[in-house]
Amino acid sequence: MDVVSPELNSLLPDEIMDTEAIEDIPHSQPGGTTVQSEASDDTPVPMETDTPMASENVSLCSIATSTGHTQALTTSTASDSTFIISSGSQLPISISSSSPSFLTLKPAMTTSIATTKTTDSLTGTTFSTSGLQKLTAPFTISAANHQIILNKVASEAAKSAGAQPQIIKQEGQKLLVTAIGKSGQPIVLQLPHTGSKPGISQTSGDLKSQTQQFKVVTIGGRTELKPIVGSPGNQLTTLQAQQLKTVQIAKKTPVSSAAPIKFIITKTVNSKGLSPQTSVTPVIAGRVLTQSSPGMPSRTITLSEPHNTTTLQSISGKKIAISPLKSPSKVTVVSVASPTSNASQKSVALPVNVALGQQILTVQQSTSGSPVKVATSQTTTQGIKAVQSVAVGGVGGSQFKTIIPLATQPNVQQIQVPGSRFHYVRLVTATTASSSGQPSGPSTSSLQTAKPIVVSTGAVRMSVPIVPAQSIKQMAPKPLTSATVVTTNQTQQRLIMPATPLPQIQPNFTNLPPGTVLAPAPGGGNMGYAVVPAQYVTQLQQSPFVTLASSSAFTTNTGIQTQARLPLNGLSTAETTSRPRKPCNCTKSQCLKLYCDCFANGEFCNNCNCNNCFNNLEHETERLKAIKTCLDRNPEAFKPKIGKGKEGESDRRHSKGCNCKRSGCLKNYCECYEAKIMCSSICKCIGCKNFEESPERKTLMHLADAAEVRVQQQTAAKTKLSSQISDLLMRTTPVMSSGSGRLPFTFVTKEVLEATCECLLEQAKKAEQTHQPQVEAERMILEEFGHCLMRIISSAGKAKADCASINC
DNA sequence: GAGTTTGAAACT
DNA sequence: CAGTTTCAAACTC
Repeated sequence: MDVVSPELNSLLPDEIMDTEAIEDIPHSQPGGTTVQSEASDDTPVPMETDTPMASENVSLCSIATSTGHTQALTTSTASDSTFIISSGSQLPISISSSSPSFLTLKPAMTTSIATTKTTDSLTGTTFSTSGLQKLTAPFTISAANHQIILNKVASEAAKSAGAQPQIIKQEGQKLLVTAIGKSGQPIVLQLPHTGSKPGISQTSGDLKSQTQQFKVVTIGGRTELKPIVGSPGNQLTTLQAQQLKTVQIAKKTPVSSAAPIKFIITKTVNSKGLSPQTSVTPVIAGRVLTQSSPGMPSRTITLSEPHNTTTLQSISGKKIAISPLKSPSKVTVVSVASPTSNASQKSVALPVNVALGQQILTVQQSTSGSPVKVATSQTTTQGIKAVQSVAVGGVGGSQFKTIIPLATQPNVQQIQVPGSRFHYVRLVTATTASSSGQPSGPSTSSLQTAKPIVVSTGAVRMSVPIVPAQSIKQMAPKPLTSATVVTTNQTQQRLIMPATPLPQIQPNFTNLPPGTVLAPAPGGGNMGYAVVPAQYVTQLQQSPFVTLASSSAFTTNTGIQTQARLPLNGLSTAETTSRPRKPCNCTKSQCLKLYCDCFANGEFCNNCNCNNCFNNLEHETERLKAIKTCLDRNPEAFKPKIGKGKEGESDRRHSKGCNCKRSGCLKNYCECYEAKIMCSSICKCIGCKNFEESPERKTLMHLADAAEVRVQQQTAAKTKLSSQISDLLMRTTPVMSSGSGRLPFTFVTKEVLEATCECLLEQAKKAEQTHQPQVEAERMILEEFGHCLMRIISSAGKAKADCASINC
């Protein structure tokens, strides 16, 4: 697929964090100056937290064979590992790597996730993700609460013990995601080791030389927090006291001067002082996660929580974009291995779908030495399928999207945020030392100057699938076929997380269809992103494995961009999502051309009537190719045709205008009319009647309204009638077994009716014979009828009693 | 439900 | 860019 033009990056608002600017913290080395807390071996592994969460909470914990200490999360570049998020059969979400260490999300009950350090050959201490992306911090997600807790900080006790707030270290990139939830705890994700240069990445003890990057994603940032960025020159950045209440950022002096700056974000759970932190990193608006002491109750962070002030930090180069999330939606983020690093790939799914509360996510990280592959391709030989992710926050979101970072070229690009619905956080590629020098200065400045992002909507979700609330979602890397294998060299991970809304961003990315790949800007990060439509979820669930990573095709050029669902016809996503999409009936296009509404809307076909459909996960390669073709032909092909008005629907208009010739623009053939908007000057229609003063239009609209009213009335009448009938049946239907005393209708048999009629006739004859007046005759008949009823009732009651006596 | 009409998308 | 063809939805019967 083509690489997304760098312009996209330019489109990103300044608020988008530029992660490049952030310098990496030297890989924690034994003895070295690591960022991490000094936690001795004795220190318990940083567990997540915590106290048993509420039942609904899911915690992400590393399952790895924890050697025990989890101080810093580090990924060893050497090993290839894939990061997979798979949904376990059951609730727990685990991120496991083939390597011993892995993270798992566990149900809240599990309480804490301990981040164990597995093997970091280099650093030895810490969580090693072996080149793959990792979620270093355990986090808990409470489905019920729509909260995700990442990386709880150790409790104070731990701190006292010397355990430091969790620091994520990777040789490669690091990603810090902070969600500012109510609790305010940040989420820290560890990025895969980028290893721009293979040689460097691994081993050398000299981590300093390596530049690591952190990616910080802030979800629902608060204004309060202010990111602090250390300039490259400055080894340490000082966190401002400005930080808000709960957040503390400790900074440490850089171990080596040469070493790039490291950033550590820590959040003190308690206001209590944190243990000194090794390095300081820019703090993002979000909160820093610190390890919570075991004893401490876990906190949950609500991603969805609307925040007025999330601050995004732009770090030089790279940016993290957060798109506003208006409606609850789920986003799945999948990272695709970047080709550059020798290490492998990684797929990351972040996952979390909490929205409905009961979904479970499993994150697995596979650490196979083989390059990571995240492939979306059909090939299913081995891979892991990623499942869905986690939805966080958001109450009722109807859609989920998955964003999959694809391996990209060394330069990473931003993440786009497609439609207004989704908030995406752009991940920054971690450029290694090889990368051009990162202007620390700018980055810092940018961070400082970063504007807070306001989260418009309360719910932010990270998750993918659109699934029933209780279903479990998994994201697992799909087995990669050769074609689909992702390059292994660099494994940088990217996280796209729903973040605070960035209105500005939206327009820019609207044209990206799901599944599209954004190419990293030159010099940018390695990673690309892929957007996976909500339907993916369904498909993913269906298929055992889903390949998230792109095949070689992806590797070639681009990062994948993802796109949130595009608004259809100018309708808000909420609107579009609220109504079921019409199934397509494509027969010849394979649903890979814009003729297909599903495809045009960036959706997978689902429950359609199409033939030979390729618009599904099983034909991901073809689909991506088709998307590319469409974008080549028209970069705005997937952009909503109906631009939203500035402040009202009245301003909505078709982006290109219609070309109707015979319909008078008063039929649904006309895209303007179909979108319920007037034709504009840009339309090239002939004989247009779709304008404000058009009597035909008014008449039509009036009729349409009247029809709609009728339909509503009819519906209401039907509902009422149905209710009445139901009620009547309930009252009249004898229920023998109910014990209510009602008689079974079966007592009124044909014979009984005939007998009754005979009685009545007999009574009528009697009256006639006695020459009774009509009134009296009627009275006599009625009395007889009453007698008959009494007898019937009496017989029924007797029969019922008899039946009861024999337990019939 | 089959056939026709329509206009966007795709193609040349 | 214009003209033509293809396509699937909208529409009619």
